[in-house]
Amino acid sequence: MTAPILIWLRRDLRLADHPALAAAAAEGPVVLAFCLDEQGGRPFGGASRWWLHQSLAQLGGVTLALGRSEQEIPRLALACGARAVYWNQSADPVLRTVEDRVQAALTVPCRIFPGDTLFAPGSVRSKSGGQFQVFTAFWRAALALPPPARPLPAPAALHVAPCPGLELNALGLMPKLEWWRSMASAWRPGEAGATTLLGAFLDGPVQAYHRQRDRPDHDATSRLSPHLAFGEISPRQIWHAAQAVPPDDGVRTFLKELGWREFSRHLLANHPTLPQVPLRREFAAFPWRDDPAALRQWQMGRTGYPIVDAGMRQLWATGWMHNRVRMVVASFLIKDLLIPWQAGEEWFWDTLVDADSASNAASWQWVAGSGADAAPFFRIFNPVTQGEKFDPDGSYVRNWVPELAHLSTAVIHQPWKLGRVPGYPPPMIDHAAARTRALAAFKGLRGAPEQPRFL
DNA sequence: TGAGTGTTAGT
DNA sequence: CTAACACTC
Repeated sequence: MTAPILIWLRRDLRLADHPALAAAAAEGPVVLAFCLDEQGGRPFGGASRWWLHQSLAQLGGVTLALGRSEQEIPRLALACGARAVYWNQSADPVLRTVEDRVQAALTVPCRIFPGDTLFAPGSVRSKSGGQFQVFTAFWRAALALPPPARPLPAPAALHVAPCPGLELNALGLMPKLEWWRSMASAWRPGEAGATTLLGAFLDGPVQAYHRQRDRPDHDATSRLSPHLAFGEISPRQIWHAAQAVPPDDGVRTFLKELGWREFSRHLLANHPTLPQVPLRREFAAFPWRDDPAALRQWQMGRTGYPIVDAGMRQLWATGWMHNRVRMVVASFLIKDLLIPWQAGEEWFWDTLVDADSASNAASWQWVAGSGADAAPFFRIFNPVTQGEKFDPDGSYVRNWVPELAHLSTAVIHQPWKLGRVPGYPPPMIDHAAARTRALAAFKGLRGAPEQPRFL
């Protein structure tokens, strides 16, 4: 009996489309290993831990070698007598340093395979060989490359060897409080759930995607993001499934969103500090405010702006927020409250079931105006206008902010017009004044224009 | 993948 | 009077 190969699953629970699983399966028995608690030193957020538990539990019948941190991979390999270790390379340079340490500590050979992108980080380059700074140029260049490879079929047989490890339930991934019940009713973690969602989406909604995707009150998006984040479905599967649908604006727009994911990963690969440090250096000098009480109001969905509060409560309840609303709440935190985007990035990391370092960091920097191809800082979302435009009859707000459910459509996005609504806070800040303040703060960045000089 | 404001051509 | 546009932040 040959010794098994240990496959480090990292975050890709199913190793969807990755050659590591296929290669190892062809070579004999395998041990599947998964490490919890850390992603390159950053603990999983609470929502992600819940998702992980559900997903791992569904690998029913498959025994996993479970470790607490990635540093334990060499120990697990030793414990199960593996003759080799395979894994998928990450796009995140911080995780790559973890990989380097793991590799250095291994006493058996290892093979590292490409990560989970359509276009490997670094493969989409401008004519001068550099990182694209503009998304549309990036995506045009990507689409001109040879198309992404077809998804790999699942191994016909996977001989999983027994292994020592921790018991899933002993890992304490499930929270003590039962806040996950509302998440459980919104999602079906696991590969089957992902496949169902993709099929249902490509079967109809995708055709209206370009027109409907900005409507949080409609169920117009695929909701595949958490499945993608945990490798339960791969971008290559999505890409090739979408090729079977007649190409139209809906499909193109949908695939373009995968493009943003790719763009983010390219950016993170080139800028390891993307989650912490503004890409545009001048933002280091921005006059942010330290205001824990205001941050808390935003987190709890009690800002007094209905579209913002609806979004934050949808996030809290389901671990997900509609993309349009993400932009609105992010703009509110950054520009109205002048709270550092990193605080929002951290909250999203904790509460999103689709939390992903690259997409999360790149998107927050996009809103802040400090990223690549970012919204200019003076592009400030008006929460009332955005609400009226994208939730025109107020049903999204009514759904998530029950205190406002009885309001007429005319005032649903500006309830203060009625005076005080019982149970709902007044606006925590006057948007018009906040906008002026943000513009002034931004202007200061451009270096005080030279003082007038008198000759 | 903004919004406020002013201008103007078209009703 | 209004929609479309340009310009600015």
